[in-house]
Amino acid sequence: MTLVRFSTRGRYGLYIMVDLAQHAEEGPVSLKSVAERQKLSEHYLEQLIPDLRKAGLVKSIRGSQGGYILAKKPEDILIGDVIRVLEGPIAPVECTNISGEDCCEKTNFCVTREVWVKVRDSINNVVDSITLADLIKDTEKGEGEKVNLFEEEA
Amino acid sequence: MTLVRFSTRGRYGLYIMVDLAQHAEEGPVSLKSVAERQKLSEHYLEQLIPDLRKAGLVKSIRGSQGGYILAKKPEDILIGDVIRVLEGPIAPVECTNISGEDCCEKTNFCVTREVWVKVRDSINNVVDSITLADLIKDTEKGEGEKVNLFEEEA
DNA sequence: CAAATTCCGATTGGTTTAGTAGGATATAAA
DNA sequence: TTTATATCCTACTAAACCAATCGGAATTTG
Repeated sequence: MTLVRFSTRGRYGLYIMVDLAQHAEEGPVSLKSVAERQKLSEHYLEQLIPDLRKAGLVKSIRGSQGGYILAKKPEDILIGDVIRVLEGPIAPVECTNISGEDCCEKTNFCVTREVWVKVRDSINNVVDSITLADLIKDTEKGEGEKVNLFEEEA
Repeated sequence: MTLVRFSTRGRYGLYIMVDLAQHAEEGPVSLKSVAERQKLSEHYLEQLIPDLRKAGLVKSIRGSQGGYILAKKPEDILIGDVIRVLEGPIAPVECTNISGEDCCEKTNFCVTREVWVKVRDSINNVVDSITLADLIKDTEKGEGEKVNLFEEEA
């Protein structure tokens, strides 16, 4: 039991993003170093990061001395985007069929639908109200440099 | 994928509660009839309802012509209670360790903890703001009888 | 007693999760 | 050019969990 929980995909993915943000000044960050710092399996992270890359959240630099960097400034990265990319759409039940003739004759789904919709909206609302910058602001190095370490583009 | 979802336990359990509320005037409602109306496996529902009973949400009447009735008025039954009883505590990640020395050295859990806490609170807030009465008000028989069909007690 | 029903525990098939394994491709540095 | 370091990609696997099934004991009504 203990349901309504995020899997390791979403959680580890968020750890990766936070780690990349925290080590942005070091240039490309290898997954190996992320895995060591976060005490996670590198191979498993390797399985998650393609989704982050395809979603345009990180960029990869291949080859020796390569690694990953954030594709956007932490201020512009919503936690909700990270989680949805790795966990799939946030929907507490599968059928969000509105008219759904078959569906609704069979069970009391329609009566309870209001619950699932409200839960879904509420979760999305929370994770879309927090950016990566919000999470790393406490761990930021105190030096007042304020160099822009992240890619700037359209 | 498609995570952050309720399992059938919480959903079917809520169907049961709604069905009991809708058929309260018929006296004890057998699980067989619930299962038939909702097109669900009676045996599977049989596995869920002990949790509802132990939690004081329904009462059982054994023997022939027996069945289940709501233990409280629908107005006094929070959807959150039904769901937590069947799904376990609503916590999107397991470790809610606050001080947690070990935990926090290993991963960026503490940095991301804020996210999980806010999601948890938000879900609980939603499901605790809806009562069973809110769900059945649309399907209520239009007759203006307004007899109190549910057990009244301390 | 017979029928209807709750009650209880064990088992099972299937899916998902989390992680492993092995290697192909690309790049920097020696 | 060789070597080491990376990303990249596909498959496989062990364990856990979910949803459901099965069989039967206990209780109550008629």
